[in-house]
Order: sequence, then C-alpha cells, then structure tokens
Amino acid sequence: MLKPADKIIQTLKSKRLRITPQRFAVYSNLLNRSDHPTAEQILKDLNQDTPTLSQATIYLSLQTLRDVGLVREVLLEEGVCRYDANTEPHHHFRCHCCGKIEDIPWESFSNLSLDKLRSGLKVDQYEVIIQGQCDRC
Amino acid sequence: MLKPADKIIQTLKSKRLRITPQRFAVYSNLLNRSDHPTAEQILKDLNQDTPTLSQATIYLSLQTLRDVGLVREVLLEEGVCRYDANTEPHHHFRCHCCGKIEDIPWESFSNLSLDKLRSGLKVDQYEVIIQGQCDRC
DNA sequence: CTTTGTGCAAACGATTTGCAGGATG
DNA sequence: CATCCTGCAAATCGTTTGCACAAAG
Repeated sequence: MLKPADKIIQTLKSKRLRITPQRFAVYSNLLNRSDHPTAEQILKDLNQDTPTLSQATIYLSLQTLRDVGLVREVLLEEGVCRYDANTEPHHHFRCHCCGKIEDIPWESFSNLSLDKLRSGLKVDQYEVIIQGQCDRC
Repeated sequence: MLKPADKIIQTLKSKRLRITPQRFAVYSNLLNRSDHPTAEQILKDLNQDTPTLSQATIYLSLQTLRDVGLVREVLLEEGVCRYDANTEPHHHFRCHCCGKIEDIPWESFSNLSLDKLRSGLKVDQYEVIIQGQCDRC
C-alpha cells in the first residue's frame, strides 16, 4: 500500500501527466473527507480561505484523476455527480432523509452469485446501491 | 395485472391528476420500448412525424409519472438520466461498449443477505448495478 | 367555470471549451 | 524550451420556470 502522496505521483507519472498543485490539492481533499462531495463542494472547500482554484480546473482535474483511476464517480441522485477517492471495490448506502452517503464494505455481499445471469453477459464490475434511513434519522 | 392504459388512468385518477394525451403518449412510448431512453430520446421519438410535444412537457410529464410511481429513473452514466416504465424491482446491466442497458431479473440476486450491514441502517430498497460486455460486443 | 396542464421562450445550474499566459519536466 | 496545464470568460447542454392560453372535470 502506497502513501497517498506517492500514489498520485506514481500514477500520474506513469501516464506521463504532470503533477500539479491543483491536481494534488483536489486529490488530497477527496482523501481527507469521508463524505462523497460534488465538484462544487470540493471547490468551495479548497477556496475557503483564498480563492486558489477556478472551477474549470476542478472539473478538469477530476476528469484526469478519474481517467487514471485515482477517483471514481458515485451516481446516486439525479443530476448530482459525486466523487470518491476510495477506489477499492465497495458498495454504497444513501440515506434519503439526510442524503448522507456511506460506504458499504465489499465483503457485505461476498455471497453474490453472478452465475444466474443470462448467458452472454461478461461482468467487469458490479455494485450494490442501497437506499434507506441511517441511524441519525 | 392491469392493462397499461388502465394502469395510467387509474393511477393518475387516484392522485387527482388529469389524464392528458401528452402524459399518455410519454407513458405509452416508454412502455413500448425496451431500451431505457432519456427524456430527449422520447421527445424525438414522439415528434418524429409531427411536432406534437414541447420539451418542457416531456420533462414535466416524466416528473409527474415518476412522482406517482409509474416510471422510475435509471442513473448509470454521468449526466444522463434514463427512464424505465418497468417499476417492478429489478437490477440493471450496462454494456460499456455499446452503452446498451438491460434489465436483470430480481430473482437473479435473491440470495442477497442484508443482515451483514452495519446495524442502524434501515434498508428501503436496493439494486445491483452491473457493468460489462453484452453478447453483441 | 374553476383548476390544472401545455407550449413557448427565457432562465438556470452544472459542466465544457477556447484561448492566452504560466508552470512543468 | 517545448509541451502541457491553468485561469478566465464565454459557450453549451440538459432541465426548469413564468406566463398566457387551452383543456379537463
């Protein structure tokens, strides 16, 4: 397991992409929060004290980070694209009271059998999306 | 099991909403296609011969149909909201070559055990989203 | 005849693009 | 020092809204 800083440096280098402070900041921010923020939330957070990043850069950086596999998109609500720096396979739970999104460990559904699917389908990845109510609601 | 026409009439009536030709057309179109079209695709399809519907009406009709539970949204790609008139619980498969979306029968994952989840979470619904390659690709 | 829905066009919010200047390797 | 990235602003896309007219009950 690599340290986060090493991980982004190594990954971007291997794809011959530049390691810029902006990309680094976006990735670090995403790693340090447990919620699954939108592009806008990351922008607000990073520009809290001083406006350092433009919103175009956020979107471009997130695209880049997604393309190299450092972050993934989480699509649970209409019109809302969230980001997650946890690229290990896992599932998601969304509370429809407070909107909070929680990671669900991969092992929770390790007994999922994919062999009952119609033949001809090759599965690359899958994810269980759960909606409900969290303990605070 | 009701006939489609009866189902929309009965459902809208019970909510004291009007049964308009536009809502009827949107719902019928959705029932008659096996793909999971976007609002725009439905609009194009219905306006193929003669422009009958405005795009605002499509969006409003889809909202209404969703609110009364006649259709549901399918969110699998970023920025793309698809609609599905199959409101029975089921899962989805998306081919990342051709983008085709297939329904996966609910029974395929009937062995899913939700009791391994962290306690405190109340599950209302869940869905398995599978990505892969379909038989044509 | 009262209420609700539609059509049109304008507004809107999130994301993308073009271009010139700046930073990176 | 050549290339790639950022910032800014304008453009674009999908969706929503405001308002006057039309249709439904």
